[in-house]
Amino acid sequence: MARRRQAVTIRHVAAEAGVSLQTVSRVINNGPNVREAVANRVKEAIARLDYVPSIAAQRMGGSRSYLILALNDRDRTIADWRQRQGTDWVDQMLLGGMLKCAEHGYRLIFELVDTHSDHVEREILAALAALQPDGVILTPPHSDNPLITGLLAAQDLKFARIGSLEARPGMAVSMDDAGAAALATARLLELGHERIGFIAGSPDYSISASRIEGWRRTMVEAGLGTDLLAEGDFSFASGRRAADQLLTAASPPTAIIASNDQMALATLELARERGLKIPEDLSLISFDNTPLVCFTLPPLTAIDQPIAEITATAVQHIIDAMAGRAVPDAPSIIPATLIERGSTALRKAGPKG
Amino acid sequence: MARRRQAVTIRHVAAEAGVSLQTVSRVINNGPNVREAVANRVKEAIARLDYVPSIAAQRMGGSRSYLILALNDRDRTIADWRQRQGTDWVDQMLLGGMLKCAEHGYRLIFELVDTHSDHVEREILAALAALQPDGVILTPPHSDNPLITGLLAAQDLKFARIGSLEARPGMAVSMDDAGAAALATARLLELGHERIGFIAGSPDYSISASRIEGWRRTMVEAGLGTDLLAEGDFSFASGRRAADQLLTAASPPTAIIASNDQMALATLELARERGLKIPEDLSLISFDNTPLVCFTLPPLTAIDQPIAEITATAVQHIIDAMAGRAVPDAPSIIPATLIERGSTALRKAGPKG
DNA sequence: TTGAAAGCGCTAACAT
DNA sequence: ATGTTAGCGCTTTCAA
Repeated sequence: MARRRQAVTIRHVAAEAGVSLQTVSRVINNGPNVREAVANRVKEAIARLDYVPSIAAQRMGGSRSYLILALNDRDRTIADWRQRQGTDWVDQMLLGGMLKCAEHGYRLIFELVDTHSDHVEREILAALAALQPDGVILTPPHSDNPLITGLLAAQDLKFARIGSLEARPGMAVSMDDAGAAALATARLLELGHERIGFIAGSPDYSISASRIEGWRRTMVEAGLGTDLLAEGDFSFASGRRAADQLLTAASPPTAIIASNDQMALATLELARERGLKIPEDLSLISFDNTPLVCFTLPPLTAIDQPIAEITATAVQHIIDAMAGRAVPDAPSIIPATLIERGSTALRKAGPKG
Repeated sequence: MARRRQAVTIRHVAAEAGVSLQTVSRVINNGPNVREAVANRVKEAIARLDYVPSIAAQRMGGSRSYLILALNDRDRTIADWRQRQGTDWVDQMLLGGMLKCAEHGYRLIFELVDTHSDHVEREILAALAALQPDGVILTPPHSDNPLITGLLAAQDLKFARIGSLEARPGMAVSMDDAGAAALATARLLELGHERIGFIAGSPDYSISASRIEGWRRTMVEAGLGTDLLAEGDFSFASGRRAADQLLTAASPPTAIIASNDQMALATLELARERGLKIPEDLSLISFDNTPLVCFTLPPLTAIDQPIAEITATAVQHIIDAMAGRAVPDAPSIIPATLIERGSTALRKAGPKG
């Protein structure tokens, strides 16, 4: 293997501009103490030579690596990829994260970490030692793992935690789950529904409670009951059970909100089996808005989880922190939107008035 | 910003093992000239200290960067991400590429490049200068761009070109498009079809010709006519036009193969509008097998494009080349498989016997 | 405001 | 088979 060297280095730029290495370095890093005339001469030289600093050398010199590490759950991510059900969490992360990184000359490195392993710690430390990123983005279920967050905090690394509402350590960035559930509920109220059921997600996830809360609050504010609550665990099977529980209630719902797409799909299936037409007999709103909900019959009205925007915000926070700019102390809450498709409709005037 | 240094360096390992830096370096790189006893002492020290080499420093020392750069088309990739139609090309690339990289201590860095820009060259050179990857993976439409391939060849970089059949420069890795089309055609023949139409893709892509060729060859071998060929450009609209052309033929097909999913979807839609039931009246096979074809009614039988395996092969070639191992001179052709779903059936015994 | 010197962690080349 | 030296490209001291 030929020893590959940089074609044009800071040294060439210095020579071309007739200044010292240090001055070039200052210009690159927007450092102080450079006369504008000199800075311009350097910039011209850089442009003329198409000079681009080596991030390896920058890191070695003790500066940044311009790398941000995004850590995702290994098993879950690979399972999603293998299943090919159209889950686009990773794509949306890249969309928001990579583009935001690129805006600032950073790069996003996507990495998988095995949560269940007893050496998560070692795994992450190894990645940090090898890559020496300037910041790290944690996604569920890593976001609230004290082993991981503690480790990052100890390393004095900037890091963002996605999908968590705990303010510290690191910077929390999350969707407004309560607000989103409230939004969905309010829309159903607008459509005339009063018996609105809610299928909750796994209580292990903090978002589940938030989503319940948004629904409950809105129902209470409208003077309606909150008895139509069923618990699932985000799986299709649990969604069926929960939907069954709701639909066999003494006074069944005319609308259901499911805490994720899989459970919404299960509800759709069960409702159809029970002879209920959607949206005529039952309105249905889903959470997450993965691509597959466009392909159901009817396509599902859904709360869109703004993953791209969340990730972009996480990146922005890290870069701001690196630059010594102020970053919010409280969790950043990104609002969600409701995408109306074919699974919601005005409540039918029925026997119950 | 605190100057972040490596917690444990090669120096610590050397001290711990009581050897020189160079010996440690030799052990890390599986270099020759180290007694097994010494090597083991060093390895133990590495394990004890949880030492992981800094890739930045490795790069600076003139060795590898353990980075492989995957270059994708910027506009198209972002458009796919934004549309959220479930296209999982990127995911499958990561699945195959990242995991294979990880097996060998490499990392895959995913990067977008603007094909249409007049400064593609500058853009890529900048990425190379900044990251100094050991290898590059090109995807269509970059794979056959002489500007890009020339530039990589000039840099003496190992690189693989996905989806190309031209052997040089770099290493071509491609799906067996002709074989896949032949496979689909043969399966339809087995099902009793004789009038098998083919919707071709854009002639700008070399894969289009290969797919046509596989179909034509198989038809000819079966002693059947190849008049039912219509050209599209991979878009939904072109698929509709092509399907219309085939279905209004004097002697229309009982089965159609479309060169990609979008055109298959268009065919499905048009067929239904014309009162044709699928698969009873018309069998349909699609190419690519993106997630969305599972969600149509009926789900489509499709040729699965083995992107993960192709990417894994590309990575393997680069790593082999880096290690000085022999790499194939001819393009690596990865076989495709046919996923049978609900859009294919035995030909109905019809008036035409 | 600028420049010179030292060093980051590692490896190649050259000793021994 | 092992150790020593020099240097990768850059940035941070520090000096001018």
